[in-house]
Amino acid sequence: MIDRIDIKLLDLLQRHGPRPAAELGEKVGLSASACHRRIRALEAGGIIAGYTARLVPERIGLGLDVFVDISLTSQSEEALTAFESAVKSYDEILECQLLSGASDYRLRVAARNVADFDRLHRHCLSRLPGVAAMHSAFTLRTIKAFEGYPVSGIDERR
Amino acid sequence: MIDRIDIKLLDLLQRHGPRPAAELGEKVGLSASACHRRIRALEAGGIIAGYTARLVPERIGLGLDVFVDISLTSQSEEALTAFESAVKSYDEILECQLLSGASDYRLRVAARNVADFDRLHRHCLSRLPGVAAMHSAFTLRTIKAFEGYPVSGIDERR
DNA sequence: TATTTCAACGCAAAAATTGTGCGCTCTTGT
DNA sequence: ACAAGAGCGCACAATTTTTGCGTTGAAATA
Repeated sequence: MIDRIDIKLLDLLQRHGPRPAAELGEKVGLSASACHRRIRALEAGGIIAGYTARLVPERIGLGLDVFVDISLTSQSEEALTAFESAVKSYDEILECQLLSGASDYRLRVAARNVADFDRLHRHCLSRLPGVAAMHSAFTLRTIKAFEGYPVSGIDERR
Repeated sequence: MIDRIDIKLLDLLQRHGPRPAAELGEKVGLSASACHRRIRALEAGGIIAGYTARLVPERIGLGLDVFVDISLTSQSEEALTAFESAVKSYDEILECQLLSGASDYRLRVAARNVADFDRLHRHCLSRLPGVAAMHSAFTLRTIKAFEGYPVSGIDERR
């Protein structure tokens, strides 16, 4: 279903996005057309969800990266649903997951600066329904930013 | 330096990656060539760092998403540097940041399953130098995955 | 072991997209 | 009012993507 060549392709595509099929083909030892068909198959098969431009947050004025851990007053189905749909409605909330452990939810938000985070805090965070406690942690420095999944260890079947 | 049209372009490109300039141009009210030049300028200006294929972690066998908070035994320059370069050397560590607050570092790792996380734990996490304490939190459910920065509120200068 | 089958490949041509030169227009500054 | 410069659309050239088709090699079948 996925062989060594596909893995190489995924690795290349994950790092440097769309490149001419001829170039990729050369790197993985395939003709341009064969390579092209492989890529289409990976897309159609749902391995590759799509392509995106990677923006540099600082260059668009979002210099502050904050994790916010939140626990709710109630764990009822309704409480969770209400909270989650509120979360989804704010673009400033970049990510949100339900975690094992003490705090229930963790979300990541982007802000221009501390003052902007304060605005965000009042404008959206404080409006999330059912919040019992909230704790923020600022990113002081990014040691390693997400640049793709390790693709070397995929199940091969060929 | 960046106007309303660029913002629209960034938004489009961030969501749906490279699309024909003619199509983007139509959406933002520009000819294909003008649109094309705008995009090149955004790339050259460092606003767009590049393009990447977005892989679906489950489809490549990485079903487990874990946050690991780590505090070090020493805060010395050397200790931090040693820790950080070790972190960078492991592909399984997807992200790492230095945080304000109690725990020093937070990293995010991807594993196939719990058994694989155990392997990871022994194979790389436990080999990170200078670790005093480590605490893991598993993602039970992703409410919102990262899909780009909010681009609406960029400083416009036109 | 010979034969059939089928997926995947490479080549080549067609279709689409990107990349570029150029003249025009509108805004800004003097 | 006028010169200068940024940004636009058009037209065309250069690349890249996409598809048709015949071939090849491995696995299944007889």
